Amino acid sequence: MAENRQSYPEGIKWTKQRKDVFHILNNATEPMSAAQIYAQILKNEPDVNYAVSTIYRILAAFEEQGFVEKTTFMGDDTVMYEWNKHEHTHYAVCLNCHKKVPVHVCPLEHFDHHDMMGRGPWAEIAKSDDFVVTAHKLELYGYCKECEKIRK
Amino acid sequence: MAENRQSYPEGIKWTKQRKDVFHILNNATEPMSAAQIYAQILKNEPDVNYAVSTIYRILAAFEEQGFVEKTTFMGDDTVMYEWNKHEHTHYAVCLNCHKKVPVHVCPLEHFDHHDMMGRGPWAEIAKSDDFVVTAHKLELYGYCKECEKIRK
DNA sequence: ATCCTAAATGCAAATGAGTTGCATTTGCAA
DNA sequence: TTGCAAATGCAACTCATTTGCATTTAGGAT
Repeated sequence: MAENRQSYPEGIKWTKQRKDVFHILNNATEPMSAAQIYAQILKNEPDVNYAVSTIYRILAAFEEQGFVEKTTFMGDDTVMYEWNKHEHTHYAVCLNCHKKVPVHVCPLEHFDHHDMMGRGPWAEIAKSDDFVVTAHKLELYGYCKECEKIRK
Repeated sequence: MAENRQSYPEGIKWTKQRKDVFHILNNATEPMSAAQIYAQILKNEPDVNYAVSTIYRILAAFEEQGFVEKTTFMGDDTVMYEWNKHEHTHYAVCLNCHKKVPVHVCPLEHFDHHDMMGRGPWAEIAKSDDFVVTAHKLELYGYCKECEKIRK
């Protein structure tokens, strides 16, 4: 998993622990909690003896560098982390199994930040409240294929 | 605050504690944490002797009845509760002071759920992933008037 | 109005995610 | 190769939230 030499982002020390967290998040298909990352590391290398606190410290350091992004989803009670691939992605979250399906289509894509600040469809929001919008987060909720079957 | 007789939603026992939580949430202008609700109760009636656990249990009961909704926002680390007024509302969240400005305009309002499930702009999402969308949550991030001033 | 019982509450202890202090180890630049 | 700032392990801690249990109370039945 971590054998092939790979170029890591610069600017921080690359310890074995950080490489492990990097590899897991970088290959993840959906956001993961610290506990999930830790479990995945143990699964890959059952003999490692990590401190959970190290995972949190690594995630905090990565976040500070802009390498990972932190979010929470309705229904989970823990913070989730994902490697910042600089793709504008939202998620469709299954209300039953909590699976997160990445959605690369954004219905707000035509409303750029400049529009958000006073012109276009956002004018009403921006003007009425004197609020400068710099980003947004959209989550879709519903049921994934498997859970939809069971539900009815 | 709680003097004037008011009709409470039916279906549950209306204890003094529940009435207090109801009044606070019902008059709140933005989502509140359990701790904030508790603090507000103490502020209104310094002599009450509530158990914090009671607040949590009341909120859980209210949520189960559909009276309150639970959400989390980026930046806060605690769960927020709001009385369900059955208005489709999103929030603009200040990244600095965490103030939440309600936004009653929804850029997705023209995309009804039926559209979401296979036609219209959502077709791509729904079809590609076989995901049934039943709801969505949009959060705007940025800076409120006061914080924007300080920021530059 | 009074009784009765299931439901709600107070209290204190437990849980669990996340954080922190400190001694030890380790990248990595010189 | 060496030195040191930064990273880690470990254990203790914080803080939001939950839970068990004894006591109280809302509100329907009498």
